Amino acid sequence: MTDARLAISDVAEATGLSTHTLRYYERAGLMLAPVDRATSTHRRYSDADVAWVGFLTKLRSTGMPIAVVAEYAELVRRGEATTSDRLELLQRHRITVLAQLADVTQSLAAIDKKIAIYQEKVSE
Amino acid sequence: MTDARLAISDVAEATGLSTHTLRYYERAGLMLAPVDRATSTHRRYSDADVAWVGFLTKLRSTGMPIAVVAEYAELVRRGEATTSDRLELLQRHRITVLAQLADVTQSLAAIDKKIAIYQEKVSE
DNA sequence: GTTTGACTTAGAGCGCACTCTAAGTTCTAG
DNA sequence: CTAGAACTTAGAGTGCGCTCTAAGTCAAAC
Repeated sequence: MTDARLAISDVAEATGLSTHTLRYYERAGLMLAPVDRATSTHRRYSDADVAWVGFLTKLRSTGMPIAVVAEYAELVRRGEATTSDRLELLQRHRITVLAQLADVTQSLAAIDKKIAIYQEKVSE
Repeated sequence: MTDARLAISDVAEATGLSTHTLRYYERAGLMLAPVDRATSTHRRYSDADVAWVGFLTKLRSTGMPIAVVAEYAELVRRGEATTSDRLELLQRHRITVLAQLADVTQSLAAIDKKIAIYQEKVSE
């Protein structure tokens, strides 16, 4: 249970987000609580903070809007009582992600067909 | 080989795009040629136009930027000589789509894990 | 023939998610 | 102790892809 107390630049490197984006997420209410400060100014991220950012990133990379992520964060902040709300939110999101995956897969199939036609033409 | 000569609103309905977006695409150089005009003002889309918009939509829905779609349209306009360029462009796009699909699928797996944990908690 | 609704244009506006700036403060290496 | 890099803030700016507006023209139904 090491608590690395990472600087923002370390978290940026670890998560692939920019320092700008990390501060933006915090302002947008995406963190569970304001990140600790070392000297009452510079941020120090705990391992839990970094893990949370990691999960946020998964929500974002599946297309969940910032506003919905913020809503989810708020539910987590409110504690155990909101478990079923969180479950529902994630399940709803899951459905949209599956639909999105199906759509992209279908479009990709059409593109693959076109590729096959071009390959046919080129092999001459 | 019916040639329906559709009005823009019909094409909007058929493709799921708005009339605004159809005009925007044309201005952005995404059509193979300016759409025909009935009375020298109102657009009349041919079946080929509609089919082309359909393929555009597949490119877009897999995340290809407008500018790249425009580039692809330009290659088609230049004719047979560009077949291998078009093939290459689509193949490159295909790689990025597959990467994107893999990324979303991985993130979804993490979300599914969370869902499972919440389901466990809720069933009490 | 007239009305009503669809169409036309150029260009402005919007929503999202960052991304950057400026001016100032703090940490760290030498 | 000092220099330079990294950090801080609030707020402005950017890029993308639409989306809408205003002012005017045209078409189809009655």
